[in-house]
Amino acid sequence: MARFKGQAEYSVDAKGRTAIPAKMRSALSPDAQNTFTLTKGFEPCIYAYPQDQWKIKEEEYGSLNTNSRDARHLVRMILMWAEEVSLDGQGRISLPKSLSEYASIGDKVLIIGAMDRIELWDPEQFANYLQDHKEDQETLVERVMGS
Amino acid sequence: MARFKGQAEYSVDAKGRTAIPAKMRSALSPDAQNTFTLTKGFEPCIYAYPQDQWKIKEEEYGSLNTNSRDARHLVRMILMWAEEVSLDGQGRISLPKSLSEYASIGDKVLIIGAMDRIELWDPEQFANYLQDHKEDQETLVERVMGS
DNA sequence: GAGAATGTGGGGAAAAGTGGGGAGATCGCC
DNA sequence: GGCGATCTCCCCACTTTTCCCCACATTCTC
Repeated sequence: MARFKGQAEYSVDAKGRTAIPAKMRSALSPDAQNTFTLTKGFEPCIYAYPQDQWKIKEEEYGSLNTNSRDARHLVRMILMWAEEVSLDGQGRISLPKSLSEYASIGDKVLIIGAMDRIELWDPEQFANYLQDHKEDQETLVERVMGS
Repeated sequence: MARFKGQAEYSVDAKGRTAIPAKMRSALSPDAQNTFTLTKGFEPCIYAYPQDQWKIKEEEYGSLNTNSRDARHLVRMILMWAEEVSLDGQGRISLPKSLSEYASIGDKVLIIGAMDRIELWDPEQFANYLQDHKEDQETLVERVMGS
């Protein structure tokens, strides 16, 4: 499985394209075929899953019972935001309008590696997010991982 | 199996035709022969199943017990709205009047990929639907998929 | 410091989306 | 049964968007 880490601030050009850091590109498994599926994050950002990783998620959604109202709603809410994008010859992807609007992304993106996915943030939104979650890291570690 | 995802707002022309997004068209299996079966959604929208997928649904309905009053009624309700349509040379389908009336579709449609089917919504109806179901997504995921 | 790799910008061909005309089939009416 | 109106398809034409390729500046590496 790809393990993304690190952060970088890149620009988004007039055509809505942004480069993926070379380090993250080289962390991609060949199975991903240089393709990501972008989707709406729980936070105000875009999640980018490499194709191989996304396939696993998709299987899960596909196995839900479509006769259940909740399941239909969930699938709708998640898949309507999902878009498949591939790297161009320059290692860039283009961001769908619906998603960059959701994440308030303008002409700059903050790209963050988060294990099995990459997150794309508007730098300002990310600063806000940090502001709202400035709990001491040590306390957090204890709360989440302290057995 | 075809795996539809993403959303797009398209127009419906004076003849009641609407294009199917190229991305969804290319997700069609050859077995579907560029043909969909449209039917009434459980929500106020039109479901479009690719032909191969619809065949499976039909099997399901066919295997229901015809001695049950409920089952007979269910089959009747579902099949009476089903209508087969094919893509024209431009990748469009034409929407039967009965269905577009049911879904209140005017000159714009919101097309949503939902796994094995495509959903056609009137944009306004969809906004209402969201309004009525704005449960937090994280909670929903937990409820439906939480182990 | 030279060469390679990385990030950024833009032009142009190809594809996608939209609208409309016209031939053929279907239906109703005279 | 004949005729006209309506509807359905198929085809053509135009506009917009997307994608692919080329080019350049900057950074990194050796």
